[in-house]
Amino acid sequence: MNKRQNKITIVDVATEANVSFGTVSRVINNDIHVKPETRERVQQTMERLNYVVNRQAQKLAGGRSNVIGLLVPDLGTGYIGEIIRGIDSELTLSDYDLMLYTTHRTASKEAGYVFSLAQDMVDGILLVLPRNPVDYTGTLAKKKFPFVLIDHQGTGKDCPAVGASNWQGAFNATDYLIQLGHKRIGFITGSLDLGAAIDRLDGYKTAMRTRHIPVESDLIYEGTFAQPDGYTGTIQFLNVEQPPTAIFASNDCMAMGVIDAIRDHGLKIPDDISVIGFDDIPQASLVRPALTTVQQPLEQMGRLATQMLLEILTDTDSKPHRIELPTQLMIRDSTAKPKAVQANREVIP
Amino acid sequence: MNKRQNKITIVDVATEANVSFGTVSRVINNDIHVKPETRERVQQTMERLNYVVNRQAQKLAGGRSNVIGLLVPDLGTGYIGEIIRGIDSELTLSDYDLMLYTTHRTASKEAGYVFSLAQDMVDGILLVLPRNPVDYTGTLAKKKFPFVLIDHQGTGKDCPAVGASNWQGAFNATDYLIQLGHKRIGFITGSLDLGAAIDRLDGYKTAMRTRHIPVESDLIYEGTFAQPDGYTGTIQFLNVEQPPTAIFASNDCMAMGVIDAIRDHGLKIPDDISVIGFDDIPQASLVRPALTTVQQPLEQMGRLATQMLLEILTDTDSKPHRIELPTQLMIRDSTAKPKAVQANREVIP
DNA sequence: TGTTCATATGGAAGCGCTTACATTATTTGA
DNA sequence: TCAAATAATGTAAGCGCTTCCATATGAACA
Repeated sequence: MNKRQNKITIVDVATEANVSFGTVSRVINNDIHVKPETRERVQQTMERLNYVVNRQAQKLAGGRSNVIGLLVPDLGTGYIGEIIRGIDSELTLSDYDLMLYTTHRTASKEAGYVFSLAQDMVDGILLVLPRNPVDYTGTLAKKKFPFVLIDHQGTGKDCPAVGASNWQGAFNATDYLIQLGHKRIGFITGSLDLGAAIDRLDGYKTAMRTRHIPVESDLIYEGTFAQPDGYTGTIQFLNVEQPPTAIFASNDCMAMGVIDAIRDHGLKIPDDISVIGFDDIPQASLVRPALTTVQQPLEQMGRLATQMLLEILTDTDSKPHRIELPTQLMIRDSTAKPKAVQANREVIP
Repeated sequence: MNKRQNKITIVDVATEANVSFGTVSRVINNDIHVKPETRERVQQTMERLNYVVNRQAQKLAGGRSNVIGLLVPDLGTGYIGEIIRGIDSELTLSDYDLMLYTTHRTASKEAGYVFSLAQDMVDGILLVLPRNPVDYTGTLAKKKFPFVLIDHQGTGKDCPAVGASNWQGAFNATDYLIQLGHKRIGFITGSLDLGAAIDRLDGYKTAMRTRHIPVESDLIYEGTFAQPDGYTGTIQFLNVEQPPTAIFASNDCMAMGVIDAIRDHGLKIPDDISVIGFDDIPQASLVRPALTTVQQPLEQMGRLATQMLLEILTDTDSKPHRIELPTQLMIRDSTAKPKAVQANREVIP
């Protein structure tokens, strides 16, 4: 059906411009060996004919396709959306297109399959938090295929990656709570098979210990980054003999669950319990009370990762490195001094 | 760098299976003319060799690429995310991959360019709310390229499309407010160059007139679907001699702006002013008070559109049709009877 | 047993491009 | 001025596949 349309090819341009198609190809690829006038003439012809290079053929013939692949685990959360925006805006500047793969789709098939597919389609791959990282990075590295990891606190392996300082972010958030006067701080973890989740837990623990506050196991609830975990974890905390006066959820989604649970128990935020999240997804500032959270520069991460990939793509042998972007505590309305301290304050002065 | 890898081709499979590559191709394409045993043998060989067909070559040689293109205006809102999820989940079932184009990127270049690009890359196109619809649909139709429009109340042209009943949704929401007792209802429109926005405005007006409530121009504010419009519009409404007791924003984003504005004026929702949105994006139920809104079945729209496209792709001559999905009023906490009515109630009984 | 069909397979051409390599035009130096 | 070097262009092969046409293999019939 869509065959033999009025598609114009390199040959048409060549004929029209009175050169061989080889020359046209050279113009397309910015080859040195073209006389300026010829180049000019060919370019004008291309424009006049509305010629657009066929990337399939380009890639097939051994060139680049100017397409980069993006592998994401899921589209559910605003989280990925932010990252994609960064990627997209960076790509805009560079004439690359984007191929989107959701890894959950091919969960059954092995990682290798995805690559075989992607490989002859795209020039490089951006990998967001794969479910089974080693699988992917292993295959990728072995095939020497250009790629950059996003938000993946790696398996020690030094491959190009951009992430955020999860540890520092969690540390700061916890420390902030402690400074407010909180001593009993509940922590809800993410999926602990993810480096980011571990780092956040570590940051929390370290902050507690630094301030000589014991880390109690019944104030740590193991979640999976999903909203219901926040709810369940909170319920559990509330049943502890001496419930926490603050809850730190490993991401904003779970923090929303925390808020719901607290509210359902007739308690007020932040008066009775303070809540902190992680990520700073768009709705964090929209909920009431506005959520205090640790901001991850998601969009910037996407942007940076793209830049890195593009660099690898051009500068064939740029050494792999890992960039860690700073996180930032966004103090909003869901945190306050614990009641006891507030009371004290009122009495003392 | 990534040339001459251990990539295995159709020829490798052929050799290994002791048939010609033509036969292998036939197996791949489910051609009738292959002896069952041969087919079986070839398939096993493919599996053993981890063969994955090269879609570029496939497409280039005149076949399908099993990739469909998705054109979206932007990734900003959760809105698109929801749609993509639907598309993705449907695609999962059908072994197609997804190519993502953001049209804002190529705003400068004409629509035709995008297609020339997409055309030899993908088998069909899903188009979400393009900025300049006619441009796109025109080119598309002319080239007889398979496509489906999503959430685009078209230009009369009957091309395959799936949308939601914007008119009905707006009508119902408005009527609900009226039934609650509201008489002065502010309406904030979307970009009126979009059919969906017009339909919503129409639904509002019709509901008002049906109930014999005059439509007043100073209770209609022309927005663009962006959050700040909600804020600005509300400020304007509040300065009207007799301000509205309810505000209906044409989408949830703007409703968030409305909420902020009301709050900044020291008024309470829904006690002083009721608020209704449109879309039911994820955070609608997360904000406080939870937003009453008109739910668009975004994910389902994505899913349906994909099904339609896939059908067009297989069943070459299925006639184009437009599907309209019902919208649904989600009553939550941002709407209530107006004060006057509440007062009456307390007095009368 | 030899003819016909249908059925199954092999092989060539070509999709639009890149990239050697071959060829021709142009410059430079003596 | 002419050879030698260099710049510019043309050409063929091939990327991995589909598809059409040709050939080979049987089965069915006379």
